[in-house]
Amino acid sequence: MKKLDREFYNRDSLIVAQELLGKILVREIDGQKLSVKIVEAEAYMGVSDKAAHSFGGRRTPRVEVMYGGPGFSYIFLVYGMYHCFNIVTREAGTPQAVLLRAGEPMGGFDFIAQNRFKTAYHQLSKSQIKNLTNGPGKLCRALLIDKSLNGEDLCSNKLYVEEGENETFQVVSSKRIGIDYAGEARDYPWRFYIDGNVYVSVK
DNA sequence: GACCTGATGTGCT
DNA sequence: GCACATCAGGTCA
Repeated sequence: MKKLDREFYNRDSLIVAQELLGKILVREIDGQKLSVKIVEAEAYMGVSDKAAHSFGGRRTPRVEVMYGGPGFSYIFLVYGMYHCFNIVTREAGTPQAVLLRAGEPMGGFDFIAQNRFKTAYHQLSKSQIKNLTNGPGKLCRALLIDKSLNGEDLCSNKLYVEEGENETFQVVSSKRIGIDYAGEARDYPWRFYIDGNVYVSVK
């Protein structure tokens, strides 16, 4: 399957977030390939977006990677224990990103199950299966994504996104999750997900 | 199922 | 100090 190239990411987060749905996020580790279909993503639109870490042009070591070129990872720690994985969009100097919030496991099932529940996939309960990758923190734990991968080039071969199957689905847009502090921006419909997919974090 | 709460690190005020 | 792009485990049902 073809890897998405840098030009794919060199567009507004609002476009990239929607087009990432149905694509395959791949994490290669120790010769194994873990993969999930992206089913939920949020757009963070940079300096004008009160919910974005780069709002108002804020430029600190944490957010620095968003000011670089498109197609790199921006990974940060929330609530002291969970990581969130973003993909930087737009050209250098325009600090936008797309948060990947949920995925549907497609490959490396046992490795993913071990990472999440220290259990083989076939021994998971129904609720454990549903909870493997249906949230940004869970997705990162499932794929062993942490801050050591911050700034990673997604046009490389450790962590990348490739074309999915040519399936059709309905895209739903709604308010972003967990940004109630963001003034009027809290109500912008900048979260996108695949209608009816079980792995979407919040319906 | 719905709701509540505690865990926990770090970046900023 | 405090807020935070979250989650798991508890209660009550």
